Amino acid sequence: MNIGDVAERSGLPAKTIRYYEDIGFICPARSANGYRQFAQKDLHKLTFVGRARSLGFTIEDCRTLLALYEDRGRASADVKRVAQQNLADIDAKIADLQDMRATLSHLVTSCAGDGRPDCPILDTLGGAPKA
Amino acid sequence: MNIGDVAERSGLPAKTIRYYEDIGFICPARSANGYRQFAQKDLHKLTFVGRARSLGFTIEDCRTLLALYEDRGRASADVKRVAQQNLADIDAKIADLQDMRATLSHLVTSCAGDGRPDCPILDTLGGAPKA
DNA sequence: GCTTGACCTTCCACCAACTGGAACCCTTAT
DNA sequence: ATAAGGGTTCCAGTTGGTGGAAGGTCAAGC
Repeated sequence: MNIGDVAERSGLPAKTIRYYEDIGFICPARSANGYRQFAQKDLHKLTFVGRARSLGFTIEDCRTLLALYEDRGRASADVKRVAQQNLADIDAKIADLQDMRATLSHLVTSCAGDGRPDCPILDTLGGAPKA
Repeated sequence: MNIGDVAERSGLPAKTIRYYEDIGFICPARSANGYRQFAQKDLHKLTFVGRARSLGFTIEDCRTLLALYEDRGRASADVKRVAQQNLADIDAKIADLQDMRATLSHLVTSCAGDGRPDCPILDTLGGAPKA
C-alpha cells in the first residue's frame, strides 16, 4: 500500500502518517522508487493511534498504549491505569470549561448587546486590579 | 513600576508580560537603564488580558476586546458577539470532551484491570480498520 | 571598594501535534 | 511530449507561552 491508500483507510492525513513515522510509531518498508510500502500491521497501528488520539490520549500515551498493545503478556491493569489517568484529565478539562462557561454565560446574558457603549463584559474584564 | 511589581499585581509571569509586549498588547516606557517602566494603564491592560485569557478568549480575541475596551464609543453588541462566539466554542469543546469521556469511561469500566492480558480497551482501539 | 544576591535585559530554543508550502521525482495516460 | 496525480524531502509556521544562557544593574552588607 502507498501512503494515499493508508491515509484513506486509516482516516489520517498523509502528512500525519509521515509525522507518525518521524516520531517512531511506524517504520514502513520502502520500495525501489523511495515510496513507503505499508504492511497491514502499519495500517493497524495507525488506526489504533488514530482512535486513541480521538479519545484524547496524548502522543506519549499512544506510545505507551502501542507498546502494551504489542506486548502479548501485559497486564490489563497497566492499560487501565493509562486510561483512567486520561479520564481524570478529561474530567478536569470539562470542569474548567464549565467554570468558564458559567462566568461567560452570565456576562453575555447581562450585556444588552445593543448600540450603546456600556458593556458589563468589558467592565468586568477591566475591573480594578488588586492593590 | 518594574516588571516584577507588575507581574505580582497582574498575576502574570514576567516572561508572559514580555511576550505580551512582543505581540503588541502593551508598549511600556523605558528608563535610562533599559528597564521597562509600567504605567497604571499597562497594569490595567495586562490584568484585562489575564482575565480574558482565563475565560478562554484567544490572543486574537483579546486583541479585539482590548481595542473595543479602548474605544469609548463602541457598541456593546460588538463585544457581545465576540463573547458569544467564545461561548459557542466552549460549548463545542465541552460536548467533544463529554463524548470522549463517555466512550473512555465505558472502556475503563469494562476492563478488569488485573494481571491478565485480555483488555477490552486495547481490543477496541485495535479493532479491524475499515476494508 | 568589593562582593553577593536579587533584579532586569536580550536572544535563542523548545513544548504538542501537526499543517502548509516549495521544490522536486515517479508513473500512467493521452 | 506532456500533463495530471501520485509520491519524496525539508523548512517554516501554528498557539501561547516557558526555560535557560549570558550579561547589565542596583542596593545592602562587610
